[in-house]
Amino acid sequence: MTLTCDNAQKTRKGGSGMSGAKGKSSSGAGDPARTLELLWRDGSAAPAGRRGPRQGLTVDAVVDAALALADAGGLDALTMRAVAQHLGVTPMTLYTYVPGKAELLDLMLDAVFLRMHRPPFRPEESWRSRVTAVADANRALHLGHPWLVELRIVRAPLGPGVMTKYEYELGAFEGLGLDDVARDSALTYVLGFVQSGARAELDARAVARESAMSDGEWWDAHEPLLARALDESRFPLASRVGEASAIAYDGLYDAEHAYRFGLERVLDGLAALGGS
Amino acid sequence: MTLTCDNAQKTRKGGSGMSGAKGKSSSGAGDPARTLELLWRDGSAAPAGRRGPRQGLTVDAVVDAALALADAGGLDALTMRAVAQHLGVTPMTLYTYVPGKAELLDLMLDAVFLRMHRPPFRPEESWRSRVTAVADANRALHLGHPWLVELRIVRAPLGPGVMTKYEYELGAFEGLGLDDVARDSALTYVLGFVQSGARAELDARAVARESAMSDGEWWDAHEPLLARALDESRFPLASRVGEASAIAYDGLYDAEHAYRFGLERVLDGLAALGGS
DNA sequence: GCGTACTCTATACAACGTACAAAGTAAGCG
DNA sequence: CGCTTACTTTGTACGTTGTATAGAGTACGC
Repeated sequence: MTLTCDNAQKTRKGGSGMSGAKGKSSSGAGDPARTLELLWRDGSAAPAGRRGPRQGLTVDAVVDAALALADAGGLDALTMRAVAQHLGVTPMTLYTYVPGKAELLDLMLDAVFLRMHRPPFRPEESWRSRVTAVADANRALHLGHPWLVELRIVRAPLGPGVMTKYEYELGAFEGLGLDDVARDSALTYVLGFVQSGARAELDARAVARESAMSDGEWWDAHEPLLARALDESRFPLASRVGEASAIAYDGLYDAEHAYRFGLERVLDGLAALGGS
Repeated sequence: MTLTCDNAQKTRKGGSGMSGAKGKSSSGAGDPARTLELLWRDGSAAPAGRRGPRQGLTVDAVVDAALALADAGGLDALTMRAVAQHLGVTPMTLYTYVPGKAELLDLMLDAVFLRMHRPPFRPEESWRSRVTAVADANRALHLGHPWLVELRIVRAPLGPGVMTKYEYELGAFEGLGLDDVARDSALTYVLGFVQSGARAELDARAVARESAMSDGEWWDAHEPLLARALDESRFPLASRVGEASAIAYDGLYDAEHAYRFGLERVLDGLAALGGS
C-alpha cells in the first residue's frame, strides 16, 4: 500500500551504539513509541513535575529550523551543527528534543505534509480535474522542499500529516470506478510520476547552480569533442532526435514540458482503466 | 532532451582545490576533454615514449572493481579506499587512472549502459511489445545495479554506452506516429516511470535488509500505538483503503504489482497519443 | 537544604574524498 | 654508462559528518 511506501530516510540507528553513520539507512529501529509520541506531539503539555531546568526550545522550533535549512540548501545543508547554530545552542542540545537525525527527518516530512494546501473537492468536479490538482500540489511540494526527493521514503512516519495527506488524495479518485486496492495503486502511480519529474527538475537546477555553467555552455564546451558521440552514421536516430529536442528546448532540460506531457499520459492511462 | 537529463553524479570538483566534498554535486567542472577521452578510451594504445614505470593497472580494471563494489553494496560501499584495496594498491594510486570519483561514476554508468542486452526489434513487433521490452530491460538494469538510482543523472557522460542505449531505445517508438520531439519525451516518460518504481523497490529492499525487521514485523511493532493514525472516523478512506491493500499484499510493498499496474497505464497513456 | 532528575556543553571517534609532497622507477639523451 | 626528467606510487594530513560519552550546571520535590 502507499503508506508502506512513503516514509523517511534514517541515518543508521542500530539496536546498540553506532556513531557517524554514512549511508541513508531507513529505520524503524529507533523506538517506535517515542517516534509516534513526537509525531503526535504528546509531550507538548509539559507534564508537570519535571525536575531539572525548563527546556529553552521546543520540538517545533527544532523542526522549523531544520526545515528552513533544508528548504534553502537541501539535505547537505541540514547538519545537526547547523540546526544548533541556527537556534543558538550547541549541537548535542538537540538530542534532548529529538532522538536523532532520522527522527528529525520524520518530523520534517510529516510537518510539510500537514501544511499542504488541500482545497475540498467539489462534487461536480471531474476526476481528471481532481487528480490534476493532487499532482500539481505534489509538484509544488517537491519543488518547494527539494530535500524531499533525497529521502528514502519507506515505512512512512504515521503522523497526522502523512495520514491527512493520504486520506485527502485517495478522495481524488472518486468516480473512476476503482476498488480500494486499485485506488491505492493509482495514487502510488501518480505520486511516483510527480516525484520522478520533480527529481529530474531539481537535479537539473542543482547542477546548473553548482557548476556555474548553463546547459547551453556545457554543450558548447563539449561540442568540439563530440564528433564521435553525435556520429550520424553510427547513431542516426539519436543524433536526429537529440538535435530536434535540443532545438525545441534550446538545449535546456525543459521540466515544465516534461510534466505537462507526462501528466496527460498519466491521466489517459488511468482513463483506460474504465472511468469516464 | 533525454540526453540532457541522463548523466552522472559528481562529487564537487571546483575550478580551484576542494577537498572532501560532501553533497552530490554534478559537474562538468572536470575537464570535459579528459572525461570524453576516458569514455571512448583514447589513451588505451599506450602512446609510445612514456617516461616513468609502466602502469600496473588499466582504467577498465578500476572501473570493473568499482562496479563490483557498487553492485554488491550500493554507493555507500563504493569508496576510493575500497576500490584501491580491491586492486591491491593504495587509494591515491587510483588518481593516476581516473581524475576523481565523479569521473569514475561517469565511466561506470557508461559501462553498464553499454553492456545492456539489446535484442534487435522485429519489424512485425508492435510498439507496445517493443516499449515493454525497453522498460523490462531498464528495470532489470536498475535492479541489478542498485547504485544507478542513487546517481544524480543530469548532463550524461556522452560515451558509447549512453549513445548506443539512446539510439536503441528511441527505435522502440517506431510506428506510434510521433515526431522527433515527442519521441524523446515519450522515452523520457517511460524511463522515468521505470526508474521511479525501481527506486521504490530498492529502497524497500534496503530497509528490509538494514533494519533486520520485515515489513510485517514493523507493522506489528507499531500497531498497538496506531489507534490515532488509523482512526476510522478521522481517516475513513485512508484506513479502509490502507487495510484493503495491506490484506491484498500481506503488508508488504509489492513492487512487482506496482510495476505491472504502472506499465499498463504507461502504455495506455501512450496509445492515446494516436498510435494503434 | 539536599538529592535527584534533568538540560546543556565539551571532547572524541571513525570514515569520507583528495591535496600535497616525497620516494621510487625507467626511458631518452649525452 | 650516467644524468635528467617524466611518470607512478605512497604516506600523511585536513575538514566534515552524526553522535557516544562524560562532565558541569540548574531547579524541583522531599
